[in-house]
Amino acid sequence: MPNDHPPANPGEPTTVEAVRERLVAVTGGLPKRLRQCADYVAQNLDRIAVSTVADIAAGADVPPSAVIRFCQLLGFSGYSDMQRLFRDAYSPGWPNYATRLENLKSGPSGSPRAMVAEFIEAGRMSLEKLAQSLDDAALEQAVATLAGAGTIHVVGFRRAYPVASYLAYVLAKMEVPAILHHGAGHLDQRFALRPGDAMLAITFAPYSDETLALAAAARAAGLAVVGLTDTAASPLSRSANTLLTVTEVDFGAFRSLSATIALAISLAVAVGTARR
Amino acid sequence: MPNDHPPANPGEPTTVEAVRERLVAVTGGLPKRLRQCADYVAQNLDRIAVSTVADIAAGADVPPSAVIRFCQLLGFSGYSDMQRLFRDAYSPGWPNYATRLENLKSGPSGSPRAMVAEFIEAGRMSLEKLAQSLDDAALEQAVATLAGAGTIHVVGFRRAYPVASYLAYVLAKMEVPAILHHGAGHLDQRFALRPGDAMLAITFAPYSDETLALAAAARAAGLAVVGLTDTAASPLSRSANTLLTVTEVDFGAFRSLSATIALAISLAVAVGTARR
DNA sequence: AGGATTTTGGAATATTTGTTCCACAGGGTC
DNA sequence: GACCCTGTGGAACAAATATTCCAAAATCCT
Repeated sequence: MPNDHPPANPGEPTTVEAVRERLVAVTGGLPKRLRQCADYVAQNLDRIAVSTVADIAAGADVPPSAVIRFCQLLGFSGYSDMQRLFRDAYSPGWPNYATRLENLKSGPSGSPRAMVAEFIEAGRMSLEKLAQSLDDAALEQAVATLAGAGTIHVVGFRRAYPVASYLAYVLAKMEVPAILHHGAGHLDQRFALRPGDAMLAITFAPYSDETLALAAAARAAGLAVVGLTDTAASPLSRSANTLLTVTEVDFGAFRSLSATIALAISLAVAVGTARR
Repeated sequence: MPNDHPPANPGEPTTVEAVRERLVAVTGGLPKRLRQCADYVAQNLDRIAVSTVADIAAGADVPPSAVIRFCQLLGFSGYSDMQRLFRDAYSPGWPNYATRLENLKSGPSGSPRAMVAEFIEAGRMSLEKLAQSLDDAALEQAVATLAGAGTIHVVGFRRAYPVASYLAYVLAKMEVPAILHHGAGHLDQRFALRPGDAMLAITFAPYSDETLALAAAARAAGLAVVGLTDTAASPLSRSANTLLTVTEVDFGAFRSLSATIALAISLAVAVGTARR
């Protein structure tokens, strides 16, 4: 991810840590108002991302202009400049995503190399987001449910199918009784759902009707349903006892699936281990 | 920071939780643009506090005014109003990726979340490695080959099957004539290989005999064969005109597939684009 | 198909927010 | 006490951001 803020002053801190250090270094022999700023900022570093100059000024009990001066003292060009650092740091590499897409569309129309770079980036971001937003409790519950079930019915069509098939592969390798439901032959597989079984249904927007229908059928038959989807608002939530959500950053029309697969394998391995 | 916002609309959510619920409630029978907003917002709740309307709009790929309308639909008077809620609630649990990963790993080893952390790590490393070691020339050549072919035969079994199926999905979406060869019915599919077609074969150690056999048959029939495998020494190199290699870091017995999939989609998208 | 209704995009406008600048206050020096 | 020099506040200005509004497009009913 190339730096999109090219003209960084020399001496301008580029990480939150650097700001913290600069703050310590500078605090000493500072005029009254600037010292107030330093103190307040030091104690409220985490609120800079969401505060206006006026907020900070009020908090430090100084006029806004003093805050700006203070930022400049730290090496920034102004408050906005400093704030950007904190906003970006909150979760690295977010903005300008739309811009990059534009660039790619307009640029030397996506050399394969550039495309790979974009998908790598999307994958990396997805993984980071997963690390941040994973719902431990739901995961534990999903593992418990699937570990205690008879046969595990894995369902996923379209873009979810690769995930479903890998899941089925891993479960099979771990000698867990699992069945991958694919559309082959257009059989009605509802009657394969036996009491005591569990279903692991995977679908992302735009949600596949077949998957939703199978999940609903499973639920109606009294099976435990674990859903793997993209948002809590997914229609899958109606059928699922346990819902795991994973946000995949997609580039162009296609998702990288990195995060989804990471979560899926973990789930499978954990279930396999738990069933020993 | 006391609450200085006396005139709260009736029906206006007052907690982040309430927003989430409202989001779920409202998602359904929403016009296109508003739904895009809903989806994006649902997946990026945590960024609202630090984003401008323009950011959100760009992310959801809608004009700014749609975002405002969406906020009003949620019960707020506008974006600022909604943002205030998130800013007040904002407390960066330092979602710093590295720290968060540490936390995840900190669980009892073998716990599901520790496992997720490991797979995330493996995925990230794989992606990084891909970025470094990608062979541009081979990629260009692969794209050229596949873009110039008639039908593309995608082959991959076992752990390569998820990749193959995703590849087939993406190619289909891009309206490229592609066939996914799976073992269903154990048919002998060699005779489907027609002159002018190309094969995209995927296999990793331990290499699948079926894949190797199909690739060899394709080569014998004069088709161009693009191989996607793990090392240049792979037996696939005997049949492949062009060989793409991708090293996947695996955790335990299973690979994350992140890098493989990133490369595969890029290839598919590049081919799809080139065929226009 | 035709008319009513909803949805949409974007230009115009309003508002908020950030920044600059300058006149002035205070405190130290000769 | 006059002179500088640093620090200060706030008014004026500039930039960004949010919001409204309306004509055009799409969609939904007969």
